[in-house]
Amino acid sequence: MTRFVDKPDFIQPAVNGPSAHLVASLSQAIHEHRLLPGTKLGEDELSEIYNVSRTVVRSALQALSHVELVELKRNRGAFVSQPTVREAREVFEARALLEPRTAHSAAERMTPEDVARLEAHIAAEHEALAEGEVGKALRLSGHFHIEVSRIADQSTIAGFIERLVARSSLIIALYWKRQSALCEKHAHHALVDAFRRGDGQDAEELMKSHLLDIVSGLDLSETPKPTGSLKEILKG
Amino acid sequence: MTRFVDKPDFIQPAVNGPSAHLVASLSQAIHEHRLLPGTKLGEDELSEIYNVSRTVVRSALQALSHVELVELKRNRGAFVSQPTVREAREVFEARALLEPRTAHSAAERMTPEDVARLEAHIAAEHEALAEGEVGKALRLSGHFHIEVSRIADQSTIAGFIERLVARSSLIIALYWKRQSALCEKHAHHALVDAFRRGDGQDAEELMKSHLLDIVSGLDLSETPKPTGSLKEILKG
DNA sequence: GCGCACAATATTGTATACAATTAGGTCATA
DNA sequence: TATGACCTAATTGTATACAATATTGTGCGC
Repeated sequence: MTRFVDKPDFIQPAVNGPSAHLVASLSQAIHEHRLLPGTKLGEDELSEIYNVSRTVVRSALQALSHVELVELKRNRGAFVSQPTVREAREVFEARALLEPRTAHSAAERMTPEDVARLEAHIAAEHEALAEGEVGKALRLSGHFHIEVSRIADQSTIAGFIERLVARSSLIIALYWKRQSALCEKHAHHALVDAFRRGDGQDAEELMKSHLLDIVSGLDLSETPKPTGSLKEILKG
Repeated sequence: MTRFVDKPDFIQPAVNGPSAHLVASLSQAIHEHRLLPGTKLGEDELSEIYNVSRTVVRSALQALSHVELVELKRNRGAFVSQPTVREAREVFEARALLEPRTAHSAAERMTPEDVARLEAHIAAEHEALAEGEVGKALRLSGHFHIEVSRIADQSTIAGFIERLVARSSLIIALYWKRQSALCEKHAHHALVDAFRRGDGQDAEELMKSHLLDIVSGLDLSETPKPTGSLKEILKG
């Protein structure tokens, strides 16, 4: 089994050669909740792990900060972002604004091949879950939304949704309260059904309620889980 | 009169110290159409102009590429972005999705101080136009939309809108066909009226038609104006 | 004269070295 | 013992030097 990156999953944001590797690897680790919010990403540390110079590490960290997966604190270093409760709400507000309409468009443009790809995607997610790779399943679950947005053929909006999904992954790491993600599976299946029928109105409604469902699984208006180093937490 | 930056206009995207200067200065130049799409931004050139090392120049260019104001071509250099016709359509699709609803929210949250600030903003725009500084007027005109989105108190969405406005500036540079921007002035005034009344529904409608109006001023489905270096254009 | 290969130049990509800043620990002192 | 200043170590910010790549100019052969 490959160790880090199996596929160049997310839209490559036009990042330079060697640092692209880092960006992909770190992104994936964050999406799979192997790297938790608040984790410090030291430059020397990363340059040793990946056998590259600090120059490329810094380039990668800068790229990740621009998609808000990591936060750069001047003279302090890079940390995996810790979205606040407020930011969490904002992210799902934005998703509520973008994704239902995008799902509608996607349903109208959907080809049988697209449907097949989405079904394969869900299958892979199930498989990962069955094998206990919950991190991978989580990542794939988020990626489903990105795939849908791509089918809508609006790459600008798709780019926004990609950022929102990434941020959602951090939010889930911090604020998820519900145990199972079973609702997700069902919701994605239902969406694909609507897509297959080309029923844009239904897809839009399903997406809207799916997003509300995710938010209802969050425990907002609470303090974040103790995830970063104890030091970080107690220091505020 | 200050030469480059009069105000730290746009949301500072958490960029490092010295390069923030560069980012702000270049952003402003692009927004004011002093730097046109396709212009090459050489690293040595910029490092000489701003008296900084190439390191910080590269950092700034990378930051600008992440907001899609410049395009980085590997081993070729940095160029002011040239949105395609397709991308232009996508940008205004996204704006149509985000801004009307955002204007609605803004209207409901608007305080008298906000209204005053928007009015001052419009006044500054008029003044710039009166003094023949069309570039500055253009920049302020776009910035009006950003201000509105900030009042809506959704910084995530505001960030997206900021990117879209920036990209719109490039699109206007490439595809604008109409001469006057008078419609804009009127539209912004009408919006502020709706805001003052706290009429969200009206603001939403006005914003929607305002955006359509802007698009109607574009000459899409045409080849871009010959703006970049001749080589770039003829080579496709 | 035209086209192609090759060399020279210029520009970007990367690594390393040095400077600046911050964090942590130690020691003196109240 | 607690507190504060100061000093040391570690980490990031910046500049510079070198390597890799692309572009441009030149000359040879056809």
